[in-house]
Amino acid sequence: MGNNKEMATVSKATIGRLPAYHRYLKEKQAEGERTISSTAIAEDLHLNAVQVRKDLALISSVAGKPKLGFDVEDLIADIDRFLGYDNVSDAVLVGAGGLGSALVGYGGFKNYGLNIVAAFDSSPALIGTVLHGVHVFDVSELGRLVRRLNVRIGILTVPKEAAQGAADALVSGGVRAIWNFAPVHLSLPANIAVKNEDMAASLAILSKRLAEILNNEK
Amino acid sequence: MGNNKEMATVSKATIGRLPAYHRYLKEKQAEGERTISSTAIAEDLHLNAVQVRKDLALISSVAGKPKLGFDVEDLIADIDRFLGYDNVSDAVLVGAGGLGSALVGYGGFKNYGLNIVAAFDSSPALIGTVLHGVHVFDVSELGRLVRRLNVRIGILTVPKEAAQGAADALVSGGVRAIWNFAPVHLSLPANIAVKNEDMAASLAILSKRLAEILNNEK
DNA sequence: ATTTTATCGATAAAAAAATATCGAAAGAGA
DNA sequence: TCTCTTTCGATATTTTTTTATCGATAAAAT
Repeated sequence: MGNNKEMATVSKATIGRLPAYHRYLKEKQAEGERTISSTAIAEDLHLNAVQVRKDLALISSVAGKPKLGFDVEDLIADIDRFLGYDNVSDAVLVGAGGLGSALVGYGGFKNYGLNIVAAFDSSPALIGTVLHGVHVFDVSELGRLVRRLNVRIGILTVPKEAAQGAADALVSGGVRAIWNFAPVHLSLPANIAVKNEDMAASLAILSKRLAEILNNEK
Repeated sequence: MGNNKEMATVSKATIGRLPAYHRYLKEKQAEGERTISSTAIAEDLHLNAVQVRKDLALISSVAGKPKLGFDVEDLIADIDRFLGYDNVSDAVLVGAGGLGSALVGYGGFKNYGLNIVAAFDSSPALIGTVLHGVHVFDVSELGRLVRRLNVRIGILTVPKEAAQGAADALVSGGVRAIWNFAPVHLSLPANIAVKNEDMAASLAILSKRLAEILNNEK
């Protein structure tokens, strides 16, 4: 149920920009602004104003007013609803090493609708410890616990050699979405959502842009 | 010097896929494959074969052979060259907390052409320590040291309140590219390359895909 | 009250990206 | 040797995404 039209028609590119709008609007709200124009958002975020209006129109029915723009509070509420920020989901994390514990330690995910309820690792040094309030369990218990907790989202922060195995374990426990920080392509059924956090790709894009900039200066 | 035509014409989307091709090819090479077809790459990476051929043609002059495909080793070499993996650049990291130390700890960046030579923090508990071989300096020394080390790339892993200030300090020290992990939009001159690692955006995309999948199952 | 101006929303145009089509080439098998 | 099949590379088409244009509207200024 729910509005399955909106999900089909809002592009990934738009969805990716929404959190930036959200942060920006929150900031403006904290500064006491009650309305904001697409022009202002676009300028500050280095986007095109038409694009901003189109993005917002896709996920919100708030009408902008000439000369004033949009109501900040209403827009925030609509983005909250659309992105599910007002409706937190549980997740588990596999791999409680450096990156994993950093992610657990960053409490901010709750604001983005994500709550990490358990962590798993294979290292005896970590099993049984508590990271920022989150218990670390033996990875051998993963399937059982995920099923019992009825968790749908898994965060993968294991070394690459362990990634496919951990992903399989998550899926067999009932997880349907995997946020993969390991630098490998996972082979998974088509009905599992996967988002690869490909640091190498980001770095490549940054490096190329840098090279381009330096090049333009001759 | 250098091939500035290639930089102008290779899209960000293509650049973003290259690291995945690279990993995939390395894997196949390790398995002993000498040649690979675009069809096989596309199938395994869930891409379109024409897209794979076009991406590769943009950055490589390796000619594919009917019935065999491309020479794996040659392709890897061309991607290495294009992405600068064979030519490591120095970088500094600001914010040696959880995420920062995790990134320093992940030694793998050297394979991607990046070498972290120094870290900075404002916490007395961290200043003077050594993280995985990288010294942590007082952030007040940032400008001076960056200039002396002649570093062009900065990695930003500070809390959001500190991000803009740290970015400004990096730029005034001569840094020209910033890899920003803080959840804020930085205001910087146009001739500075910025790549935002927006976790909230990734998470939003994953969540929406999950919602879509669950929805399709009725 | 009238004019000016900033902004919207709708529509159109342009640009970019992804995908399809197809003849040619070369290895594999009959 | 001949045919079949896989794959390539070039070109064309389609789809998606971004950007431009423009009349309408309402706040602000005169």
